[in-house]
Amino acid sequence: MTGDNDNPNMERENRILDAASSLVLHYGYDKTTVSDIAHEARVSKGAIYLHWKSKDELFQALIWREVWSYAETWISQLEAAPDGGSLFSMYKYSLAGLHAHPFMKALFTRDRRILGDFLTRQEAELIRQKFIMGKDFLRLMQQAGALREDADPDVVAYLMSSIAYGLVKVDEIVSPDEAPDFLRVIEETADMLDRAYGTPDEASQAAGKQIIRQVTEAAKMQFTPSQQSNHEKKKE
Amino acid sequence: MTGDNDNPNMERENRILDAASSLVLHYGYDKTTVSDIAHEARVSKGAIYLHWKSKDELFQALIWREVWSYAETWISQLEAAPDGGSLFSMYKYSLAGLHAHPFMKALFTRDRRILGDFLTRQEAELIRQKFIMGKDFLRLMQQAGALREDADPDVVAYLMSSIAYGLVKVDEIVSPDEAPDFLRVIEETADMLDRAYGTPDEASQAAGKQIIRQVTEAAKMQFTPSQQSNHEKKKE
DNA sequence: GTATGACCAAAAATGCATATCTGGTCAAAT
DNA sequence: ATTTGACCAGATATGCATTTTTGGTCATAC
Repeated sequence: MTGDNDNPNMERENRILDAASSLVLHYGYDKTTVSDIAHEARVSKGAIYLHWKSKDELFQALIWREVWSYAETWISQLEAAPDGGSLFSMYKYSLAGLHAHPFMKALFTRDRRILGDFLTRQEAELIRQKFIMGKDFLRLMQQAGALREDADPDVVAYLMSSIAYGLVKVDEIVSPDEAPDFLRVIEETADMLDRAYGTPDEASQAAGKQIIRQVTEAAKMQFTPSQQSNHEKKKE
Repeated sequence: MTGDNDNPNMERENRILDAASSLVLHYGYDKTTVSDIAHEARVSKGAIYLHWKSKDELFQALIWREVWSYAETWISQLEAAPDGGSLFSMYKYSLAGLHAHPFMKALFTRDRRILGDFLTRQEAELIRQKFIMGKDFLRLMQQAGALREDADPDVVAYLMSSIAYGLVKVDEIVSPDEAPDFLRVIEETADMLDRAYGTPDEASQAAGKQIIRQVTEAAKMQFTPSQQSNHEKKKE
């Protein structure tokens, strides 16, 4: 499912994570046992403990993998997009990616059904996680001229977060048959934001894209897989 | 707290509802007992059963009162507003009212902490409740020329619901000290919507206001207090 | 060297008897 | 005619012994 299957060890590791992902999405963290995962991945339970010290570390690894996969997806889509990465197409692709990565969505919405007890332990940590398009980012974008000059970047950042949260949470209160296609809606959202906060200036849009590239590069660095590698067992 | 205190019976009824409101908002429906309410309202428990057949009906009455009070508030604010009721000021006041009516907010967000077991029984009913600014409304507004002609009213309606939901739910994932003032944010939201979907045409705006008046009148009729009056006891 | 699954202690779920609480009633007081 | 609060049955919570499950280990097999 995810690359780096060169090493046969890695292949198995990913197979286990795939199994975990599938089971956790269906049954939730609490109700998914290590034996279940082993069975689903067609390995022994012991094998799992050759890869991670505990169920918790396995889950942590899964989170890293999913976050990384999510980031990789939307950033590469953004880079390949015709508009090459304006502020609002960035918003659009990061949301679309959320839709395509149910696990990431569960993290974003702090879905207790799925994250179970893990959420209770890590909620504080998750709240500390900042939305990538936060105040600082929007301030930079405004300085670059990619955000309407007389808009308050702090408020707009908060508003954009709220909208994103609303878009992925609203299905709680709307019956599914009433909801239009999600991609259709985020297209509309990006268009709305562009009309309300975009600038016509071509040159400053280029500057904006520059900042986006910097930020996405930084994000990639932050999630570089080597850093979160699993064999810290030696440690103690 | 709420009008119609002419009749001394009504005065007591409202006192009980005030007590219930206060306790339920703090402790939630499940943990608020009828005795608690009686004590807080300084009446006997028996007295409460002279007003309503059951705890459930008391709660239902509370909901009606709060919904009505909410509707009354934002509609009258809208009518008094300088812009007399454009599409997006309507959105603004209905959101601001939500903020000032915590009970209404709990209903809108289906807050299980507050609604408790009542939610389990009534959730289906609540989902059936439609957002006042739904598809049909926006279609009318577009016909009247108060919504940009080339926008899809269905998608915009869904988007507006999502944004509203996001705005009241986002505090779940943002630490309170990061959040700007709520009124400031909804001002910004209304402004954003106006820029993205508003029309400059003065005449059609007047037509839009006409529709809004019709809809709010209809809403008022729907919630006319007499209809939900409490003495249906005779019934069986 | 690697992988396995029987095995274990700790944790969680279950069953159940007992105690407490709570929605609702109504005879008695006002 | 009203209002009250003691009272009751059913629901809910608590405590606890017993059973089952589960994260994690390690002697054994390959």
